[in-house]
Parts: sequence; C-alpha cells; structure tokens
Amino acid sequence: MKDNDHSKIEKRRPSSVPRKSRATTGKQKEYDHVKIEKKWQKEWSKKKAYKADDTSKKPKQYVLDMFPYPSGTGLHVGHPKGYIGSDVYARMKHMQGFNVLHPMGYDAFGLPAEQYAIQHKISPAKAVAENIKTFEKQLSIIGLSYDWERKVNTTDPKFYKWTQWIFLKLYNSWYNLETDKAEPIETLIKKFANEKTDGKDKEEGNWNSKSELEKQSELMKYRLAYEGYAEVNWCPELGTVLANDEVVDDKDGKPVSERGGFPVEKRSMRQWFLRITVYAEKLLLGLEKIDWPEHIKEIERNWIGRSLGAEIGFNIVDSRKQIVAGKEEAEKIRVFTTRPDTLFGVTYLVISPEHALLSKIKDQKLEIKIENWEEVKKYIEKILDAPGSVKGFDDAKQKTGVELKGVKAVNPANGEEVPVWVADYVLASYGTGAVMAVPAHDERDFEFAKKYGLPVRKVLTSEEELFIGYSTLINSGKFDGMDSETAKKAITEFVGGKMVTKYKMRDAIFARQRYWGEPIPLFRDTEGVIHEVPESTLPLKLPKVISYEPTGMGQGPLAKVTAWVKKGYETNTMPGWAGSSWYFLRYMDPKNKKVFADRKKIDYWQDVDMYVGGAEHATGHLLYARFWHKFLFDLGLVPTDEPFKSLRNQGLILGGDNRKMSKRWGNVVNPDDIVMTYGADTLRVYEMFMGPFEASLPWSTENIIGSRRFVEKVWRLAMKVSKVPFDSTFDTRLETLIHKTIQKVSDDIEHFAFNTAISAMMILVNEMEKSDATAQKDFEMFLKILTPFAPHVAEEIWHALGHKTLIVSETWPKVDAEKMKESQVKIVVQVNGKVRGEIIVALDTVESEIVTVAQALPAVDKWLLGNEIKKVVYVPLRLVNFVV
RNA sequence: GGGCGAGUGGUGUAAUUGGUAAACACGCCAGUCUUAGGAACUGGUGGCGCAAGCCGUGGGAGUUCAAGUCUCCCCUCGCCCACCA
Repeated sequence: MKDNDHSKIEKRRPSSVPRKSRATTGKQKEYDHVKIEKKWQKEWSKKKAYKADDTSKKPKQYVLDMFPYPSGTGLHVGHPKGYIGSDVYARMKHMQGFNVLHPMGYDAFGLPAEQYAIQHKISPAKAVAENIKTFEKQLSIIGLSYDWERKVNTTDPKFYKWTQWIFLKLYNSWYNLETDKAEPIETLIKKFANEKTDGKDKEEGNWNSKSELEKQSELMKYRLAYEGYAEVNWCPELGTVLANDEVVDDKDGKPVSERGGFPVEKRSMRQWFLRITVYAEKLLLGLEKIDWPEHIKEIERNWIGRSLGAEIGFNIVDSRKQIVAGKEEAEKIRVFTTRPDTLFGVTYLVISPEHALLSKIKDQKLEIKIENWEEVKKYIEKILDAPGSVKGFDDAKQKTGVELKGVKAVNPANGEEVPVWVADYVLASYGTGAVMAVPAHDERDFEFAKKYGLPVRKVLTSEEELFIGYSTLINSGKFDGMDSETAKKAITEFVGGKMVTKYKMRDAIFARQRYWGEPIPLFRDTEGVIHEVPESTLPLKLPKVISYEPTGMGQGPLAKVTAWVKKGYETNTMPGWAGSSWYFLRYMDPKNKKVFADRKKIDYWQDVDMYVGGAEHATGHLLYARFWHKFLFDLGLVPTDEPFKSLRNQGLILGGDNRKMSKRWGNVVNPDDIVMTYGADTLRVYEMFMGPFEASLPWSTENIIGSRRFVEKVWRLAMKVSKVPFDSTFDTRLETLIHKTIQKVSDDIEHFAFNTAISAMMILVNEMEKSDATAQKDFEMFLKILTPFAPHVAEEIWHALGHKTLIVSETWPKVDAEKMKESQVKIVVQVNGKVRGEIIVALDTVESEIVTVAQALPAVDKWLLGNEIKKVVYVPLRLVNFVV
C-alpha cells in the first residue's frame, strides 16, 4: 500500500519540481518550492516575524492549538490539519493588525511515553526529548507561524512546579455554597472554630479540641482536592488498574482484561480526587456564553447531566422507631425520581447492592428481619465483585435482583405497602441509590417486573400523559386529569418530598498508578497527618527509578523508591490532564520563575480567543480546563471565568481507504514526503481545500495535484503581471471580482470555511490569467490574501516584485465597498417556477421594465403564449416568475 | 436504549433570508503546442432523448408562485454517552 502510494506520488510529480534539467520554456524563473520554503522559513525565524508582544497597545488575539503528545512514531498528514487551520487564522489576524499569540508546546506526561520508554529501555524523559525533536523537525517544514520562544513542556520541572502549585491551591480550598465560589480552607476552619465553640453541635465536639487527624478527615470532606476511595477495575494478573474500556466480557460473560484476557475484579482503592462536581452548575451555565460547536456543548451538557426531580421518602414497615429532632420516625428509604407524577403507579422499590440500608440490616441496627438474608447476602457479594457495566454488550446485560423478603415500604401517596428489591440495575452513585419502580411508565422497571412477575399499574394516559384517577387510591380525584408537569409538583408537595437537582457527573479521580506524571506535592508523617510540600521547595521532582513498570501491588513504580516512600510521599502521580488544564496560561509568560504567569501579562492576554483541536476532548481536557479556570477565577488569579472563548474542531484525515490513518492499515501518508514532492504551500492549500474544516475526509494523493497547479498558476501569473505597468488600468469587472474575493476570503477565514476561500481565490486567479491587463497592484492585493494559505510562495513573489518588507507582516487589503458593486445584474426568468431564460439589466432598472423585458424574451414568450398570466413574482435583482 | 449530526454527479465537495442545483477541484473525453507528455493551455463532461424537452439533492407525503433548504413519516450511515430512575 505504501509503495503504491509512492509510485503515485512519483507519477504525479509536477513538471517544474525537482527535475531542473527539464526546464519549461526556459525564460521564466522556475518554481523551486524546496529552495523557496527553506529560504523564507529561515528568514522569518531570523526576523522573529511571529514574536508576540506582551506590552503591545494593539488589540490582542490568542490563537491556540491543542498541544500534542509528541509521539515517537512521527506525524502523518492528518496531524497538521488543525495546525494549518489555526495558522491561516492567526496569520490573517496578524496581518489585520492584531498582536497575535500563537504558541506551541508539548503535553508529554502519560502512559504512551512510559510505554515507549519501557519498550526502548530508556528513561521517559529521554524518550520525550527525542520525540519532540522528531516532531519539531516534521512540523518546522510546514511553515507554521508559531512563536517558538514560548514553547512549554508539561514534563519540565519548571513547568510542573506550577501544576503542583495549583494542585496545592485546590487542596487548600473549599467551595462555599453561601458565596457560591471557592475560598481558602482557612475560612472554613475559622467557621468551624466559631461554630463549635458556640456549643451548637455538642455531639461533634469542640473543633479546637479535635486531634489533627480528626480535623484532617473532617476537612477532607470539603477540600477541592481530597483523598477518598474509588471502585476500580483491578486485574491481579497484570497488577494494574484498568479503565472501563480496557475490560471486556469473556465467553462466559465474566469480566476479563482486554489485553491478555485475565480476570478482573472490583476493588476499592484510595485515590486523590478533584471535587469538580461543585462546579457542575457553573460549567453548565458557562456553555451559554462561549462560541463553541453546538455538538460539543451538547456532549458536555449530557456529561454534566443535570436533572430536576423529587426526593421522596418511603417508610419501612415495622422498622425501629428512631428519634429524629425529638420525634419518632421510621427508617426511610429515600428515592430520587424525575417522575413523581407516577408515584401512584409504584409497585415495588429497588435499592442498589451498595445501599446503606443493607449494611444497617447486616449490623442489626434495625428491627428488620429479612427472611432470605443468606440469599440476599450471596447476591450482593456476587454483584459487588464484578466490575461495572461493560461496553459493547448492549442488551446482553440482563437485569438481576433479589427480593428482601419480609421488608415492606409504604407509598406515601396512598399508604400502600410495596415489596423492596435489591437489584443490579440501580446505581449507587446516582441520586439516592434507591428507586421507586413504576413498570407501567419506565422501560427498565417494566423489563424487571416482567422477569420477576411484579405487578404493573398504569396511572397516566399513554398519549397525553394525563393523570388517570384511580378510585381505589386514597386521594384520587385530587390529581385526575393533570398533565405530568403539574402533577409532578403537586404530588411531591403532597407527600412531603422536595424537588432537587442532581448531576450525573462524578468527581474526577486525580491519580494514576504510574511513574510518568507530576508527583503529588504532599507527604504523610508517621502519624498519618498530611503535610504540604512547602511552596518554596517546589517543584517536587520525580525521583529516578530503575523500572517504569507497575509494581503489581496496585501502586505506581514510585512505591519501589525507598527514600521516596520513607518521606511519606504519594506513590501515585497526577493524571495526564493535569498539565493540560492550565498550560494555555503559561504561554502568556512561559519563563516566569516567581509566579505561574505575571498578572499584568495575564490581564493583557486575558483568555484564548480561538482554540483549535479535536472533538474527542469534549468531556476530558476541555471540561477539566474549564473547571481549573473557574477555580482560578474564584481565587482571583485570572480575569475571566471561561478559558476558551471560541473553539473549532478539525476533522480527521482518513487514509485513502476511508479508514483511520494508522500503521495498522498501512495507509499512512507522511507529510515529509508530500512537502518534499509538492511543497509545504501545496500541502497547506490542499488540506484546507479538501472540504469543510471539521469534516473527516479521506486523503487523496490524486487530488493534491489540483492544489499544486493552483500554486504554480499563481507563480506564472506573477511573472506575467510584473510586465504590466504597476498602476495600469484594467477592466472594472476584474476589479469588482478582486474586491469581492477579498471580502469572501476574509469572511471565510473568520468562519473557518477555508475550502470556499480557496475556491474563491481559484476563480480570481483563473480570471486574472485570462485577462491581459492584470495590474501588479491588484495582483498584490490577491497575493496578500493568499499569504495565510501559501506564505512561502507569496513571500518569494512579493520580493520578486521588488518589495523589501515581509509580506507575512503586511497589512491585510481593505475592501472598497464601492468597487465591489456590480454595474449590471443577471435576472432569472421563470414560468411556473421553471427557468426559461435570463436577462441582464442595469442595477437601477425598475421592476416594471424588468418584467416587460423578461416577458418579451422569445424563450419565455413561447410558454406564456395563449395563457393568462395569473401572477408575477418579482424578487428584486434576482428573478421574475410568471405564473400562468 | 438515549443524545447529536449527516445522506447532493464517477470522486472531494459548493449553493446568505426558500429564488438558475452541482461553483471550485480531481478524474475522464477531445483538441492546441511539442522530439516527447505524465507539463501547460482551450473546449466538453448529472441522467434519458436526434431534438424540442423531460427527469434529477436517501425514500414517501405536505406547505409554497418557487424546496437541497421549511413541516411530518420512513430508510441508511457516522459520532458521543450508555441501566443516570
């Protein structure tokens, strides 16, 4: 496949390219892209053409690419697509007079680097350094306008010092619901100290009299970075924790590791978490004011998963009376439902296997006897041992459950006693971990009820969802005929429940059992008290280890470093998304040793104006970065509460076979080869011309020749116009087209519609080529709008035409609205909606005249003849339609 | 199962508020120039038809003077989430 591709490239090699011996007509200077591109890349770099200015008075424009993980396998042609798009945008903004910040850096922590290092038996740091070199070599020949002096690398201790610093800020903060923002933990401690000395909360005891450890565990419930326990998929054989998608079902339906097929079990492990859930509402609301693709916003909304519902208590029959606030109350099962309007249709309750009620029963804290306790116990153990739902087995997942025999719950709406089940289809992590089952109006409940022969009771009409009165129900008639929305509130109120908002989003696990990540800057003393690594001694550097492999004990390789463990440091490291959650701030001031970025510089650059990257980061990186930014905003460290004002996603470039470009399919096209054969300008033009920026399209080495021809056409045209006097007259038609094209190209780049911008320029070039009188000054206007796409050839021509300045820093041409106006306009003439002819009229022709002329056209008259014109539709300067 | 999006020539695709469907490019066909062409340039290229003309944007209905575009139903594909009550 690859060889085949090469032969194609060879076959399609443009004539004027490397084979110099075969000069065309001999008189013209040849277009030697290799020489030209090298020359100007060097020159731009020497003149620091793309240096951003922190103190500029000009308006700023921060154009950012999602920084890559520098992979060891090198780039394929798909990788630079997004970079080229943002580069075109940044270049236009630069020429339009903005002070542009357009940096690049590396997100180099993470598993791939570690695996690469294990495979090649070198340190991850060395692997990263090597890979970055390869990466930069490949990227540099494409002619991207990065300010390389601002390069950042998340694995550089000078960088991750600040990642750790922000982590400590998170650790030392809590979310104050009263002020609705994050605050230093001291404010909470103060609050506790005051409250508790008031003696309000006697059972909790005086805050000041608590031990360090007691205080610690109390504060841990509030810190934005906190220690907790998480259920993980543990593979004893591999000695590692697996992500959900690394677990598959074997043929017996048992969970095994995707790699190796070893058994996987659930295990609760101590982890660091970030309390992202406190920002759920703000993360949701923030989406309203940012210019992002709607589908990305939708993915985030779904991920956050807000739903409004009711929390309703069901008393358990004969449970021991408890004293709550001086009153006797029965043990309750609290359920969460978005459909309280179906409360009369409840025929049983379901609790999750992890539900607190079960442990209370087990510990005999309640006077409840479960007749089939052994069976229940066995069931719970079985469920809790198996990892959660496995992807890819849609309906295969059967719902199972066991009834708690002898336990009955009371429906607060009608006093009815219903059975209680424990089942695997109820999630402990969502809502209250308990559900009221309404089989008539919920598919899952229905499926379960059918399987176990539980009753089904309909309470709403299926079409209108109106409440059906049941004469047997207490209070029936009260809600009869209500629609769902009204009934929801009324019924919740009636049973003393409350409306609540829940989110699907969970707190983020902020730890990996791996070596190649930022160390967590905390340590635990022998008493178990956690201390911070003092800010003055940051960064806490990664120690050297002998092996990068996991230990097999569920801990990272750091667990084997005795000195590290002795000091009480955490053996987990931060996850891959730590550095990427704030790196864009570091570009504003990448070398600062005192702060993560100087406040004056942050205030100048503010936020990212245009962010370009793949759509796959919607729920990962983008959400986390927004979270960190909102946190930093609460602390007053950044001036905006959203980091990325605008976002654009580039589509993939697929292989010629329409599959994802990968070594595995042998369909990889190397950009180096394309640049060598066709030139960077051609590559850039082609990638932008292929189709919509956000679309995923197959690469075609056949089609690229069109873009090369376009570039060559421009080259030849330049030689031609240089012979036409600079200021000579030309036809106004061409002048109109030039101004229209400038307008279109400017608008299209603004909207990332690069394909149509290029199409417009092709039309213009074709026209200029046909004309013998294209003036140099007009050609130069075109050359400037071509510059963002094909900067090298534009620069070369610009200088060949006698200029000494750099075209990449020239001013974007201004559109003259007067010159854009056509003097004549074409009007389509239809009869009964079918096109029968067209007329060309002056702009100021009145309607009556247009209709008269149109009607007189022979091709039109033919259809009107003998018919009565019932109606004439005239769309100004567009069309006339005769209805007969 | 839920959410989002897309179906237009041989191919990639284009088409402001509904207003000439297929711009631009690839490929293909013919020609010009040339020792030569795999370069460049010119012309042609949705389907049926000798033609006038008719038919054409996944399928079906509808609204309208006019529908790729709006409404309803159906089919196919892609992406994301997935027992979230």
